[in-house]
Amino acid sequence: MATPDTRTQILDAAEHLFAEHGYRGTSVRAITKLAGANLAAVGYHFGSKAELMAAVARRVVEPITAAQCAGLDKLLARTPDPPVGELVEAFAGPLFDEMPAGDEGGARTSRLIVTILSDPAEEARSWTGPAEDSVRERYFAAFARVLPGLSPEELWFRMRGIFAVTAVDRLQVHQQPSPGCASPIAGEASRRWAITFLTAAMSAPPIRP
Amino acid sequence: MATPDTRTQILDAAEHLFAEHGYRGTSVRAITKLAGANLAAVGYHFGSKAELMAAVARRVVEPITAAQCAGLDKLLARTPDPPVGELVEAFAGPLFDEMPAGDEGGARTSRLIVTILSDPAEEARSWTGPAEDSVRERYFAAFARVLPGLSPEELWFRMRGIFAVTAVDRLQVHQQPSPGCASPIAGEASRRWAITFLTAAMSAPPIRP
DNA sequence: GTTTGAATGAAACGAACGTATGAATCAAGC
DNA sequence: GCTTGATTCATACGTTCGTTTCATTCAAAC
Repeated sequence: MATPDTRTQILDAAEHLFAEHGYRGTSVRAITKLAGANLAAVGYHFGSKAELMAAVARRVVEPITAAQCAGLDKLLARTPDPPVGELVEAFAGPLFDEMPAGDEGGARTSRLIVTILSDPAEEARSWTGPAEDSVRERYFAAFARVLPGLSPEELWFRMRGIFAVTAVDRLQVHQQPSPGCASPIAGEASRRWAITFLTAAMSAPPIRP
Repeated sequence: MATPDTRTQILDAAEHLFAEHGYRGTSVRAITKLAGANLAAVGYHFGSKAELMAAVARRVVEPITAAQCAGLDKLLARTPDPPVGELVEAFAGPLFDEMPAGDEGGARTSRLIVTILSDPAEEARSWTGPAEDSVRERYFAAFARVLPGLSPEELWFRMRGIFAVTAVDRLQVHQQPSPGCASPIAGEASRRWAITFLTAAMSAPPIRP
């Protein structure tokens, strides 16, 4: 196969390393070395390390956002009040499905997502566009409609809970070394575990005020 | 009040900064400056930055682990099959209750915990002792007893979900700017939201095999 | 008063970082 | 063949990092 251009190889390498070691734990030198490119290539193609991080984040998140949006469209075309479980699946499912370009299993994607969401370095998080805000607000409205009685604050808390649980693979500390955790199987199982877990959680009655 | 000794002031400052900016985002210079101590004091009192991180983590986590352990003892003394909600509360509650020594609201603790759990730098995570393993395994056994039919893998997934949701405050990206989110109120509300959310989630039926 | 050991202070070390510079390379257009 | 613009290259700059060194301070012991 033809080797992709330098820009793409840098994106792949950066995606890999940012997911593994976070923004600050990854040096431009390590990225270009893994990509087989020159140190100055990052500056040339992306401008700076922060802009490279933004490009990586966009490349990973854009298809997820699109899938979330399409899933909601499909659901709402059928009925304005879809079951909670289907809303959860449409929202959280794409976080499992989407694979990184280089790919060696979906686990890397979820690790990158939690880096994007929770990395202490602001550079890792200051990239979102209006598309992400929009799809999140549409889901918020949909959940609010099928879960009446929930205060906006509690509903936002629960939606953040979806992100948190989805990213749970990253919290590998305290994780029992489970035998036979082959990547694709465990990935598909995680997906079903998460949907089950989150559907029940989202459906919980509101706390009494 | 008498100013505490240098060692304690460094611990307080480090706890603050590690929670805010993560392990790699916090420099020893920033810590000693905030603590009003000399740069070399970290080396003298703790040996290295990594050992300082471990000391900070231990100081925060030890009372939490103790409270989790005591809560489980109390519960199991009453009945071998406590309700799921009470198990969740005994496990997750201390993650909200415990306050850092310096303290300016409990939010900082949960942020530090998520740093401890998910910081990409291994130094932030390589400190756990047998006490943490033990209490986690005891809760695992208790949950397994009251949630029969759940595979061990799915139960571990759900327990990691508890950590994830508890740490959800840290995922401030994508967070709606909610008016009037005074710290103590929001903290207590978060606790109740989380317990509700997680009790429903833990009680979900297992996925069909 | 002198000694002693813990604690603090000022300064410097080498390494690694992100970024910038300017020459070298290369394919396409004329 | 020459030019041009895009890309790659080796290299260096200035900064910041964690750590170390060694002199100094200081309270208690003798």
